[in-house]
Amino acid sequence: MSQGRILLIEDETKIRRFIQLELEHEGYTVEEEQDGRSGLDKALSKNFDLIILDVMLPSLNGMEVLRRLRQNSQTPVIMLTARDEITDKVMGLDIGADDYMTKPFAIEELLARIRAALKHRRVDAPSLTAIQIGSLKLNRNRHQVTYGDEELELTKREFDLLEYLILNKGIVLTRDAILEKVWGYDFMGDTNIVDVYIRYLRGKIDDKYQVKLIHTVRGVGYQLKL
Amino acid sequence: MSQGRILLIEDETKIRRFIQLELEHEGYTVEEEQDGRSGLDKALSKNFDLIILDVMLPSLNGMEVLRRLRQNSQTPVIMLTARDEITDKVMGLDIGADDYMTKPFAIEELLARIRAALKHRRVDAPSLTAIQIGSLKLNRNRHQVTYGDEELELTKREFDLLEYLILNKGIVLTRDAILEKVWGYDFMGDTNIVDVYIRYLRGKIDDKYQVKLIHTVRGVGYQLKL
DNA sequence: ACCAAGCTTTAAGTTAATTGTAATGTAACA
DNA sequence: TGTTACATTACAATTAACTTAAAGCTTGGT
Repeated sequence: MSQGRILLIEDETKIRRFIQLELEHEGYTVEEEQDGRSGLDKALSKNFDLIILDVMLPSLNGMEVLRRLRQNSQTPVIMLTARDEITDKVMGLDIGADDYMTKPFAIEELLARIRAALKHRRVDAPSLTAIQIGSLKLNRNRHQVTYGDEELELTKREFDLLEYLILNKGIVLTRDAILEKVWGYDFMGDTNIVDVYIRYLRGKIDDKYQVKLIHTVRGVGYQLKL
Repeated sequence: MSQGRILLIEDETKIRRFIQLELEHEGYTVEEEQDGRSGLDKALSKNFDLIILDVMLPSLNGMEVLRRLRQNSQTPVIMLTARDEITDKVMGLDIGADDYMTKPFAIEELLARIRAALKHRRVDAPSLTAIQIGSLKLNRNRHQVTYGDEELELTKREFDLLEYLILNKGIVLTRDAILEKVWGYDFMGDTNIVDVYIRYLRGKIDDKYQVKLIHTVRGVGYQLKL
């Protein structure tokens, strides 16, 4: 399995090759771009876990790539700079780079910085199609929910609510958060609709299978846990 | 208002003074320690936004301080190293330092790295969702409190109060401050509600686990400390 | 266009837990 | 030893959540 997807934006061929080989040897999946503009395009068009970005680049310099990238993305960035000038370093960090390396550098150091940057990754589950808690499975593609091997009949709202709960299992969700994510309400004066749907889910899950998955956290909200 | 609370652990007096003055000039609140062991103690006893940690220290070296700190805290750490050896840098990053500087360095660069590290304070950073004192951990996302690995059942008020106490561990909090932050009362003529809830917490923590975390400071207020 | 069926929402009554008050007991300080 | 500050407890008031039923929507079929 890949350790992570890395985008390498570097114009000097020798350095690029070298880094690429080392990264792949460590188990990362690497894509490359040779100039700033195409690097930015690729960075915005796909999901990478990390971007390694040279400061000196044709067509659009690294600082500018970073600045524009940061308007739309929080992907961690490690900058590479040939110049040992403080101004560049300072700027890079202030714009939003997570780290930088001064060329020449030892590959071991780059690898350590990559590990450090990736460690910060949010654990937010990506777009998994099958999610579950205990014996309760929810398949997002098939729009199907099963407990053990029995299939549950859920309405769309019930399904959406359960999906949101499972995606955030273990953490407490406020009614407001649920209303916003599942119902799309920004704010609603007074409604107990969430409570009612929680009741419906409890009827179809907790009551029916005599488990306690849906927990009330009084004064706060609801939480799914085993 | 303070830009953030920084703990500076450095034994060389000249360097320490210099960094301290610069940081205070930038608006940070700075506390200092001169050796590894007392630095670690202070780091664990209070909440800092950032720790600057020298590698070469008396009594407990920086690497070891970092390693032990990481067992209980996610506070960002910037390491200072006199030696330009990669191994040290690599180790520091792998153990969990967020960044490092090689001495001598330009103060501007340190300031930029501090800004970068503090910017990382994400809303969902572990340091913000999980706080603790000793074996008592409070997770704000999960709305869960544990002592060792036992889970405590707290009501919302108890939880909010404990959260406020832990966030300000080591500091004496007046009843008025507690009322304002936890209850939202601006002023209340006469109530002993804080005392009552302190009692509830003591019943569930100090009494149950036979520790003394919640201390009364007669004439002033309450304080959480080990 | 109308109806039926199922889904969604509101609302009201009920139950349960938390919260705050107040009265009484205990320890600290002068 | 008197006085003040804090600790403790019981209970009543308050607030939050649960449950149910009925009203309001949608959707698909005729």
